[in-house]
Formats: sequence, structure tokens, C-alpha cells
Amino acid sequence: MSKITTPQAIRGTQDMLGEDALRFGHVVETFEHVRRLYGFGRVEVPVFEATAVFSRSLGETTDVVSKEMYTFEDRGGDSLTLRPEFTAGISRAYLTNGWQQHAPLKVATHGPLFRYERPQKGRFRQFHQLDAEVIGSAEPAADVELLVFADQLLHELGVAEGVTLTLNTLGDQATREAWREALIRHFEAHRDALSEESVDRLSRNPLRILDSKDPRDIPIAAAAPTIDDHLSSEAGAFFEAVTRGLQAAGVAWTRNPRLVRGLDYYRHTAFEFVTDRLGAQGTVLGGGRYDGLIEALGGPATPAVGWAAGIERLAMLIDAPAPAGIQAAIVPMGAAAEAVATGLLASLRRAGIAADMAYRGNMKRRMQKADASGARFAVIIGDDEIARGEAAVKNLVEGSQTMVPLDKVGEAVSR
RNA sequence: GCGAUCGUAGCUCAAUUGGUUAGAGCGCCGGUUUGUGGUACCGGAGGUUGCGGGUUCAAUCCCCGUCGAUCGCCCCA
Repeated sequence: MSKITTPQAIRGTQDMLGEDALRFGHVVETFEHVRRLYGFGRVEVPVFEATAVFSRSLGETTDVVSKEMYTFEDRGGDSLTLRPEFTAGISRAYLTNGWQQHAPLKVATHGPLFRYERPQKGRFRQFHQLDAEVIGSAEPAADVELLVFADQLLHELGVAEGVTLTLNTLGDQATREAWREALIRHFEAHRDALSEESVDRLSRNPLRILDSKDPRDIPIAAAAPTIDDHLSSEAGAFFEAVTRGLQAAGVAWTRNPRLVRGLDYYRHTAFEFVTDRLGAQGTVLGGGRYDGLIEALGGPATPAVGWAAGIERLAMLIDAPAPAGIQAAIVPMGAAAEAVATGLLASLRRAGIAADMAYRGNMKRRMQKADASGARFAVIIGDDEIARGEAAVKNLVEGSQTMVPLDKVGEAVSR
């Protein structure tokens, strides 16, 4: 007889219980609350899509597509991919459902995402994000609203301290191309002094040299031409409008001219809320304007802007939420009392009172569980109480105990 | 894909330069107390030291491999 080996969890997945689950839930609940304040409707999209949804939006040749997506064939031979981000799926839904009629569409969602990466601090293969998008508006006011939303979320989570909003503009298409060419010229001139990785980046993704961590690259990146030298007047005015909006709303920010996005469809605003409290994974919320994406999916030119935030990373930064606790724990003694207690438990819960009862155990055991559950009251029912139509209600905080008619227990434990 | 560190009870950790029966706290179960929790005391269950191989009279400890975890690099939509 061979021993059955327990299958292990997949690398980079997490199981959460207790405090971890509380933290996660608190982040999500706070997001749901704030998103309503800003008039963002809830949107639900599938966890998997045709691979083309993501490969078109990311560019077919990138490492990201070839190595870092969970892609597989279904039984019909179609290539499917577990979503590595929200934006592409929401954009696809926008097109295939005719949501243009709702433009500008303000939507928010949260849920699991999947990337085939080596796990490290704050980085998992199945991870979870909050997401907010405004699709169909080219106004800088949309960028401002999303940024103020993000800022309020971080404040309500209590993590704004030590988190800074770093902001940049990538300009319009002409700006971006001119800047890119100037950067390549600059780095090409210093090719010999760059790190091996950055020489490689030079041909693959030159903008990324700007945020290299290698000490050899940092002075060269610091001396690189900035986008401001190439900013068209329209793009400059757009950025100006965004920063004025932030000023008016009282949101603090700092300019990071080296904040970039690798993909061509990003235009204008790019931003990241960063902290130094999470090791190498300092970005807690990031996003920007992606005016070119929906066209890349075969749709009409559609301006859009959005952000996403890692739930796990936010959960690591917040203070531990207090466990919920319950109002009343029912402690029956004997079979007759259990029947009465089952009825009382149901009526308390139907009245909106959080109550619980152990499945089994003697009185001592049940009292211990009542205490451990954080209940404020224990409702003790034995044969004596049943005979009198009463229950003994014990205040577990103060230790005092009174007899209460069964139909008044709800009031007694609501104080 | 690469590098560093680490795998001992359900959890957090001990165990002398390699040494004979691998310990403690917490948790769990029971008792002191068959109708009263939190504090206290007593007892109990629970281990192939991740797995496989090697060196040795002897391996939790040293060596090799493998699996896993953590942190970092790469990447970051």
C-alpha cells in the first residue's frame, strides 16, 4: 500500500486565514467604499480570455507575452490566457459589448491576476489587484479624478504616510517618439560605460535604462535628455492641467522625469505611488493614460486612463484590523436545551445580531470557546432556565450575570 | 532563467567541536471544577529532523543531489 502524498500548493499562490485574510478583506472593503464615493460602477470581467486579448495589447514579441503569461490550449484547441492584468480585458469588454454608449465609462473591479514570475516579497503568481478605469474621456479631469481617488483610498487605508505620488508625462505620440530617439542617441554615446543589461536594453527597451538600479547606469541616466525638452505644447498643456487639478484637490506629488512605461500605447500621464517599506517591490499603486490601447485591440481611437493597486502589498502596509468578534455565544446544557438554543440562535441572527454556538462540548468547553470567539455575552440555557422560560445572560467583559426572559435575550445582548 | 540564505512537533524555535531516549513555549485533548470563560496548577497525545544518496563506529549537525520557502537579480503589462 503506497502512501498517499498530499498535493502541495502551487508555487506563488497563497492561502490566507486569520489576520492575513482580515487585512486582505479590509483593503477590498475600503476600496469598494471609496469607489462608490467617486461614482465608479462595479465591472466584472472573465478571469481568462483569448490569448490575443493580451498579446495584442502587450505586443507579440515581448518577454512578457512569451514567458510570463499563463497560456494554455483548451479542449477545442483555442489558446487561452489567465488574465495578467485588468485593463486589456475591460477594454475588450468595452468593445464587444458596445459600452461606447456609456462613455465616459467609470468602472472599478478587483480580483485575482496571474503572472508566471518568481515569487518574492509582495510578488506572487496568483496575486490580487484593485483596478479603476475611465474609458472614453480625453479630458485631463479624468486623470485628476483617478489620482484623487487613489490618494483618498491610500489615506483611508492609513498608508498614505510614507507613500509618495510620483508623476510624469510621456507626452503625445510625437513627443514620445522624439524623446525616445534622443534617449537612444544619448545612451548610444555612452554605450561603453553602461552595464551589460542596459546595453541589452538599448536595443530592446531603451526607456527602461532610465530606472536601472545598476550604479554604472545611474549617472548616465541622470544626464539623459528629459521629456520636457521634447514636449509639444499640447502635451505640455495637458500635463499642466493635470498638475493644476491635483493642486486644487490638495493632492501632493513629486515629479519623476525617469518614470516610464515600456509600451507604445501609453500617452501623457504616468504615475506610481511608491513606498520604501516593501523592499524591491516599492510600487503600491500605478497607472496612467493608455489612449492607444483600444485601437491595438481593433477598436476605434478611444482615450482611456486607469490604475491598479496590489492588494497584497497594501495589506502588508496597513495596521492589522480588529477581528470582527460576535455579540452573543449560546451555551446550551443537555439535549432539551440544545433544541431551545438552536431556535434562539436563529432568531437572534434573523434580528441582525451576530451570534454563534459551538457544535458540541460540555459547558466548560463551550464557555472557553465563547471567550475565545470574542463574544460580549454568553447566553446560558439549561434545564432550570427552560423550566422558567429564561436564559442566564453573562457579560463576559464584566463577569456579571442576569436572568432574562427568552424573548428578551435579543435586547439584553444588544447593549 | 540566475544568485544568496534557510527547511526540526499543528505554530514559533532549542539541541555543546558530529555522541547515545531530539527539548521548550504556544496550541490541542483531559483533569483540579459533572452549571460558568479569561489567570493558575497537574497530566496526555503529537517527530522517518523536507526527500534521496554519501562520509563516519556514530549525522538534526559534514558532503552531493533534489523538492520547497524566503530575499534579491532579470522582468515589471
